[in-house]
Amino acid sequence: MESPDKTIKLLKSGGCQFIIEPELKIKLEEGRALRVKWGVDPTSPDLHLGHSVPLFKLRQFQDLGHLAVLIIGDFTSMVGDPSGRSSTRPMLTRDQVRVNAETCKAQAFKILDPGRTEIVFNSEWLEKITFLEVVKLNSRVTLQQMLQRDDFKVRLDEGLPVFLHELQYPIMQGWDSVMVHADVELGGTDQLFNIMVGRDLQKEQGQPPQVACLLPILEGLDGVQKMSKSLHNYVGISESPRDMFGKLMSISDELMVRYYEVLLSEQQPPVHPMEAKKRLASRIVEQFHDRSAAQAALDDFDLRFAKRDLDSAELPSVRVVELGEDIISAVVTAYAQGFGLNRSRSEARRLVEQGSVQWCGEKVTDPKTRINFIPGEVLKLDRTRAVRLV
RNA sequence: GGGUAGGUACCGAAGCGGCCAAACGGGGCAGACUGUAAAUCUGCUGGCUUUACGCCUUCAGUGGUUCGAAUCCACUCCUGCCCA
Repeated sequence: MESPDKTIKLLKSGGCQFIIEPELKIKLEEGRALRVKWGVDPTSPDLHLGHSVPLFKLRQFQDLGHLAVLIIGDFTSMVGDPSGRSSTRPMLTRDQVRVNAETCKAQAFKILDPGRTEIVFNSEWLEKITFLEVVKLNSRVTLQQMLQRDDFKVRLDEGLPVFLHELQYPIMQGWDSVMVHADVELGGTDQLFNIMVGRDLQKEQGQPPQVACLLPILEGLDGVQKMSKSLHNYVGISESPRDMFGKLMSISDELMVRYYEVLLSEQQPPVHPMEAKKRLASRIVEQFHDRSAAQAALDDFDLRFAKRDLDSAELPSVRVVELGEDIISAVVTAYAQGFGLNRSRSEARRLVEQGSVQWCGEKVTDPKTRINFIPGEVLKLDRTRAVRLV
């Protein structure tokens, strides 16, 4: 194991900030494997690049000899973390959560070392706690503290509701820390309050308080809001190399700087922005797949977009017999079969009318067109999607 | 518990008896231009069809008044604000 100072220095890479750092040093000096907590709320079945930031940090702790305590917030996700939100989260049902929990767990192991990970579900203790105990925990936090939080303050100022159950979230998260005896808790900068509540509760229970390890929050593909499934601005960590690559190529130059910094802990290389973006995309694809997949995704991208050579690109195939002759129906089924997307006939018609659809390289703009589809040719649906007929 | 203002499409927000599938803005999608960047310009943005000032479903919910309701009435549910 490295010396405490060296360890801290390593861990501080990637814009990571500790509160309170001297306490971390003291813990490290004890020479034992620290229990490093990170919780995910399985509100969606997929983890994305935003989650990968703490996951990689957790991995770094593991590689330095510490233990990752992964908390699947199957209970907390039913309540919903209000942190950084401008509106109340919908409460999820037990069944939705249960399904998501399994996929999240599997995806987390794409990054974590299973040998140094302890997985727990927080329903294990949160489900059993009594009302009296909850009330006692609540006595550790004042309303004023809660209301100082920006997310609540903003809602209050704007006349938006803040529900009482939302105030319970930090308490629950804090109680998790007590239950797993966390030495360190990882989280985005918006998690500071919740993590500090954990410290208070630990102290009250006679435990040494955890140290907060705050990480930058990753913006989503839109470059403005934080990456999240519900905002449709994410790159899932189990997406195909090609989708990942494509999504990353579509980010703005400005965002790219940020992705280099947060995702790779590096400076953007001084080359043409497009080249830099290709490298970024390749590197990230490689992290979740492998080098050859990254290369394939790059080659595929060049073929499809730089050379615009759809004929030799690899495309999902759709059988001619499924398409019929009417262009609108054909587009709808091509989306469904090739990409699993449900497009209405109206949407398909719009795409046709607006010149998005091409057959054999020719635009088809009349929605009444009837085509004798033949195998081997390409039906282009929109900027990024096309299918090959078989 | 009392008073009061509200609940409209993905979001914000008009509409307040027919001309409303519903102004406007944002977002999103598509096209042109490009580097699947940015900026810009254009179009679209409930569904279906014989594409038609056609039909169907929508303006919190349920009933009602009317030839006709997002718009009026009754009740219900939900939220803000003020008072207790």
